[in-house]
Amino acid sequence: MTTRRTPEVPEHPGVDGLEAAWIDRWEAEALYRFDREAPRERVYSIDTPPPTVSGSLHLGHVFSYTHTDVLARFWRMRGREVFYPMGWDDNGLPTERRVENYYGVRCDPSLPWDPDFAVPAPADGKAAKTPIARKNFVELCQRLTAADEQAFKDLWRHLGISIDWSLEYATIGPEAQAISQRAFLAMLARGEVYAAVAPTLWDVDFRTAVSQAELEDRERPGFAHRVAFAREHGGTIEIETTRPELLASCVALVVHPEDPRYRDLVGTSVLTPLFAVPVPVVAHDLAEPDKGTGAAMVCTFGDLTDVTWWRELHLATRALIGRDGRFAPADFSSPEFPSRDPDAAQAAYAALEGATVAAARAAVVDQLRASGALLAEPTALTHPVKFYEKGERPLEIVTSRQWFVATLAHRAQLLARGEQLAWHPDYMRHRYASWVQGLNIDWNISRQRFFGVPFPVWYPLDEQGEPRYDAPLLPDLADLPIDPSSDVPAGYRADQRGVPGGFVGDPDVMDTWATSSLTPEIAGRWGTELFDHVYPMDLRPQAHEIIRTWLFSSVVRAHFAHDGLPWAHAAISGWVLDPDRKKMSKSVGNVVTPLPLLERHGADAVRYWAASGRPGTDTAIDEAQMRNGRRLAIKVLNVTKFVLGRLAGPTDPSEVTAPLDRDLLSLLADLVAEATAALAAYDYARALERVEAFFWGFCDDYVELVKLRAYGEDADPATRSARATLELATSVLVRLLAPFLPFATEEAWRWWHEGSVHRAPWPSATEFAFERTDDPGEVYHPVAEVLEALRRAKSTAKVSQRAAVVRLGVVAPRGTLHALTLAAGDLEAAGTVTGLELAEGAALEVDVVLAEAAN
RNA sequence: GGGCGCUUAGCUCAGUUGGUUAGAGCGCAGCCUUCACACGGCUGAGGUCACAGGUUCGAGUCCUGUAGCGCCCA
Repeated sequence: MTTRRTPEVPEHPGVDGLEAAWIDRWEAEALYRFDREAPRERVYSIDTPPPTVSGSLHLGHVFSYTHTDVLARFWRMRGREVFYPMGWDDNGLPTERRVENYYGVRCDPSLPWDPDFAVPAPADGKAAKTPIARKNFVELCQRLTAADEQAFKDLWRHLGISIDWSLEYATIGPEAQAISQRAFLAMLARGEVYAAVAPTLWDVDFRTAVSQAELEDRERPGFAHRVAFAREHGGTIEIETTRPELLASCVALVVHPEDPRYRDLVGTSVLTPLFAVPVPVVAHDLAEPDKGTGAAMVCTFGDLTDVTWWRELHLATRALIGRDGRFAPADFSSPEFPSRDPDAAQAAYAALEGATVAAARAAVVDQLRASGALLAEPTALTHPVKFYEKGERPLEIVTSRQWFVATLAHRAQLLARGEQLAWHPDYMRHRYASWVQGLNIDWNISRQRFFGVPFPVWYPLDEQGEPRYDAPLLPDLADLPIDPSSDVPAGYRADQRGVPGGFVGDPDVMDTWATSSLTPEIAGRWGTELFDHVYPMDLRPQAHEIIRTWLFSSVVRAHFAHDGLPWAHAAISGWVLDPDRKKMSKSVGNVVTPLPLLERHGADAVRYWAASGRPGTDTAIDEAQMRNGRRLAIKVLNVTKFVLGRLAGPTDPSEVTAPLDRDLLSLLADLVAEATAALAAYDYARALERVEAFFWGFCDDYVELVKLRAYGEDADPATRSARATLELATSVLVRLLAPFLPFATEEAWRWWHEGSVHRAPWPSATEFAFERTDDPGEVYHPVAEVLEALRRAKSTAKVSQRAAVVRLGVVAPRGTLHALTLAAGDLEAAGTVTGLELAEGAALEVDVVLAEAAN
């Protein structure tokens, strides 16, 4: 708690160096330590997405984490125990890539672990990568992430984020692995996750499956090829395709059911060119009559629409592209590829087998041209192609054994979860809804990579040494986390690994989101008593770009694991744009690193800029705004210094009697209500704007008005009223600004308090123990207006604001006149006025006669 | 193609349920070295609120349409 003490104020307050002083002090005082005994209703819990530490630090982190911290500080001051942990998302592909590039290595799981492995020196990036064993590779991952985490931690501390560092976690840590595996096993038991040989989005360079959430469309040049398919009883159907190389994978032609051109052909059969495989003509709503000829070829699989057609129309499977992105062998006399002319088909395919997609395409086009099935030379076009967001070549769809979470079957419930969540700003809910509505494959959580949480599953091997996928061996929950590649299932010996009648571990690791989606469970230590004190969380703050990944996957997991939402509120931040309002990106080279800005302007200043960005709104870097924040922080120190210098001892709000003072505090009470409502509604920017505007007016007008009165005799009620008002107003304003400017407000607060402003009570109506004015502003506003007119007259006359005024004639309506009478002394003192003359009139008019002009 | 958001001063943006003369900061210009603050203060100029209709006593605000920008989804 916080108690008043005799003020001690430095001679020349300043904002430089405040961070260094207060960060250590806060840590020593355990100021942000969460009280694990607090009952759930007094807790405010925050599930912050842990940053990917292998990514570079950039200003976007500062931006959104400031928004969260403002809310955390607000709720803490309102008396909540704030659960605000920080984690590191070090699990997954980004870390692998960083390790590969940083050390110049690559993981080769076939190599044995080298216990004497020496950590390589950082590589120059161009050299060939050295293959190393999986275990050595994982060790490097852990080593590098530890260093990265320290850089992030230093940044958060410098920024003044009020994290309880005793709650730190990592998504690759043993606790996180155990929780991730436990959640997986629970879903498996309930049938919410399944393994299947199914169409899988595949990146041929990364050699791993990816999920729909990791896709992005890129516009790429291509060619439309018009190709004729022979009808069984004469004639042809023409189709147009950008992927002629998949002709051998063709399983049907599809047309729109309403298309009159093809209605009679639905149900008939045609032969594929070159390969002479009969395929049916089928009808489906997704066929686009306006596109090409209106008839499209369905391959297994050219794109996700093919997957939909294949699934809904129960078509055959003719998968040819392998995990390496090359065409696999095919037998055109087999039932899978039932060619009418197997020899010719086999000869045609000889040019494709083993080829990459690009080479196969060229070969097929040549053959089609020679056969006459190519009806025209290909025409150039630009079309969207699906890529893995981190990838460089178009994704292929391969058929392989993967683990899937059954999201499609729960689409309606997941949409309902999105409705239940409170979104800030509200319109962000549409992004979630449109994503869920657009899902077309289940969430694939298998990754054929190395640095991740392993699937806690083994399979018995039959007499031929083939895995029995229908009878998986599962670990005991108490043994988690386990690694099936080194741990041994119950009832088996280590030497039975990989031998007939023995066992084999599932070779894959989980998608990083399969673990990251459990941050509420990981941070809240699911399975311990802590969990019941913090879950479900109050707040998930995050950027809008990860709604379809992080937010969505977390909602999925909580829906399955706890039949509820993981949080009550989602506060969505925008992006930070460069000064030209362009999105910051590594490839463009306009990424701004935050530390130099923090050093140049100070943490409070950078926070001020961040907190000025509306929820959900993309915001440009604006150093002018940071300079303004710095100015505000300095003003807090200076005005507090002034006010404390006027006090002769503790003041008492009940001594606030002067009408001007009562009115000022009445306005301030309204401001408190407004700022509180805005923050409670997650609109920190609005709260800051209102508080800041009031604060500047307080400094410019009110303080100037009562300055001399506050110098009066200690026993004078007018003096006591002014001092009590100054102290209360300053105390309230410093606290209102504390979530935004934690350093300057803490510095100022501690000049006359024991304890931190960040644990001081948020201002409330009970502090305003004086008689409110009937219509707040009724005294203060007219007085401030006349004061402004006085300043304008002096400014126009180009004289000092201290210049004497021999006559101040004010004409005003009766009510205004009354207000001016009540504060006449303050007005005269502030304006150095000796001849105040008030007269009644319709509108406010002010006539100022300066001393010089009177001569 | 569907959805969401935006368009207000030179720039960046506020403007809560419709209600006097549309606001702030920056920038710009002028002034004041004032006993909290020169890492300052004061004052000023500057806007047909994207466009076109409509509802209303009254529209930056509500409705319809158009244009441009951005994002999400397909």
